Amino acid sequence: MTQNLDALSTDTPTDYESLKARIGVLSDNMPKRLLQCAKYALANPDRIALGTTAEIASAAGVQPSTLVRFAQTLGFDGFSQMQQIFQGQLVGRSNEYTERLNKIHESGTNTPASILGNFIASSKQSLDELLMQVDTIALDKTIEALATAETIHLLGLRRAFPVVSYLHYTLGKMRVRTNLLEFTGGILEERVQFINENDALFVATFSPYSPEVVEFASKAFGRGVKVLSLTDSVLSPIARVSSTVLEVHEAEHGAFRSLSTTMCLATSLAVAVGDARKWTSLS
Amino acid sequence: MTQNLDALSTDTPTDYESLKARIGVLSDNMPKRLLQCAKYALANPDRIALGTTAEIASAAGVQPSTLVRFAQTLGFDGFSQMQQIFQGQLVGRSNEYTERLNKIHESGTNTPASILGNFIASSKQSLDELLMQVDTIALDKTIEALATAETIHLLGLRRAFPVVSYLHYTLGKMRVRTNLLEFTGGILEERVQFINENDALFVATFSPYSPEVVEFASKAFGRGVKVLSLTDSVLSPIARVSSTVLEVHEAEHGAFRSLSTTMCLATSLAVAVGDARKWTSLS
DNA sequence: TACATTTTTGAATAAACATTCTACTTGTAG
DNA sequence: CTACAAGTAGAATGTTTATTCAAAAATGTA
Repeated sequence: MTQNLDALSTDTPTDYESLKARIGVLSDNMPKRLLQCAKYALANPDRIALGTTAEIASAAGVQPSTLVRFAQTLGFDGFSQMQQIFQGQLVGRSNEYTERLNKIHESGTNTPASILGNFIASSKQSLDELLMQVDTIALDKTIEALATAETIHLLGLRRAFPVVSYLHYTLGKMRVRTNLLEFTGGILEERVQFINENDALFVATFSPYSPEVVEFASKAFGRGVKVLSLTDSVLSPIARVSSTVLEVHEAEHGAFRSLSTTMCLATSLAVAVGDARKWTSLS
Repeated sequence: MTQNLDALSTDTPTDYESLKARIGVLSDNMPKRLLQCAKYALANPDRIALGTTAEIASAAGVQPSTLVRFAQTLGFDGFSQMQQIFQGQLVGRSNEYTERLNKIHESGTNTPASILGNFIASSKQSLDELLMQVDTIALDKTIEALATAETIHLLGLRRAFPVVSYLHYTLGKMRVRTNLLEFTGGILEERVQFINENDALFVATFSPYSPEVVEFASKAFGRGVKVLSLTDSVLSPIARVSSTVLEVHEAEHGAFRSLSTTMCLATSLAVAVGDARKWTSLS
């Protein structure tokens, strides 16, 4: 109902849904070529979002100028303005969230509820991204290594410490032998020698990457230890000294990043390792 | 392995994965500005896909020409050619999202990917629930108490420890004075007396609730200390000895619960407290 | 059929664009 | 400290782009 009213109003559509509705209404008495544009646009929204007028026009079998007329008929200034709606649809509003976030941050209207709302929204997005982009091969390898390791050594400082701390607790509950490496002065590096060749080292580190952690992992890796890393970018220095790398992009607000998505992955790791261990111990 | 070889080859990358790999390899000896491009590109692939050189350059804090150099360094003809890779990634993602979900569901329930998929799905649900059911009054009160406290004492054991550990780190970065209470034998309870009346005690505890934690909070509450608690049920024993209670229902899989939603809330708390402190210290 | 109106076309145009080039800065080896 | 190389910034360039416009075609009406 509301949608139809929106579509009939003379304002320019602001989102993909109202744009579609508008097309539906106006298509009844549209001239031939414009209807051709409408059909093509609805059938190939991606190409509208990414292509140039020339490309799209030739693909749709019309003139570039017709595309402009089409956009103007729908209430837009020109083609470019319409294209932005299609682009927004493609990205899935991720820009909208970050923009809103920045605006709120700048305008100083930071209520606790709005901060929470934004973190929830971007965490959900971050979780979706994890689902889409996770390297399932690396995931499988990591779990297999963790499942077959005699002892799992866990290392992570600063923001990464809660992650390994959580793994320490959860894996411990499953009777997996873990060793949480805590940083107490310069003693840390000497402990590399206590890592057995049947063990595994799980390292979490995020930008800015702690040099101590990278150094430690590097030494262990050099000694042939399996190094399984969890980090936030392929640019992470830990990637070069790791057997497997898991990448997570966390939600952020200004300079502060959540641990929401990372914890989701960590929990999954723990459960999967637990499962795998059960199977191997049974057989 | 294969990925590294691809990245080392001199051909232009043909998909997003090999592009990322290439960036990872070349980033070792990349000059400052190009590395800046690399970081921005990996963190905001969507904007690279849709923006113009001018827009992206200003957002990344570099010159438009630097973006072109960056693309050429990676083996592309120019920026436009590189942009196509990012566009391809954008289109492929939205199409394959449901497809990937289906695959995960079909692959059985005990593969690592399916475990992760389940946790992601239930974490998103849990986040939604948090948004809908959060007690905003309690949230405001908690943040005000944390913002005005002289020192924030943090207490949480077992599964709750990573939460307070994270708050300890994040609040510390904001120059908020915190004291992470660690459990070392029976000494803990004696420390109640060191909590000042201008301080606050933040307690996290989840089922099964650690008696030590509840006992400690009870004593502090009895002495008139503000006790701000984070727990998983109003039936939690901590609720009766708290000034404010925040409730979170976490995603679970069998006997194992994630910390995803809890961390989202914790991050929001930290940021909100940081904001509130900034305001009060400025005025 | 003749006329008025709408629609389309395709060249013309001006703006936006990616890219190149040169002068300048920064870092480095002798 | 000097000389040389590498990297960068910002203006200049030539191309691509969306958009406009006038002429032509199509459509509807009497």
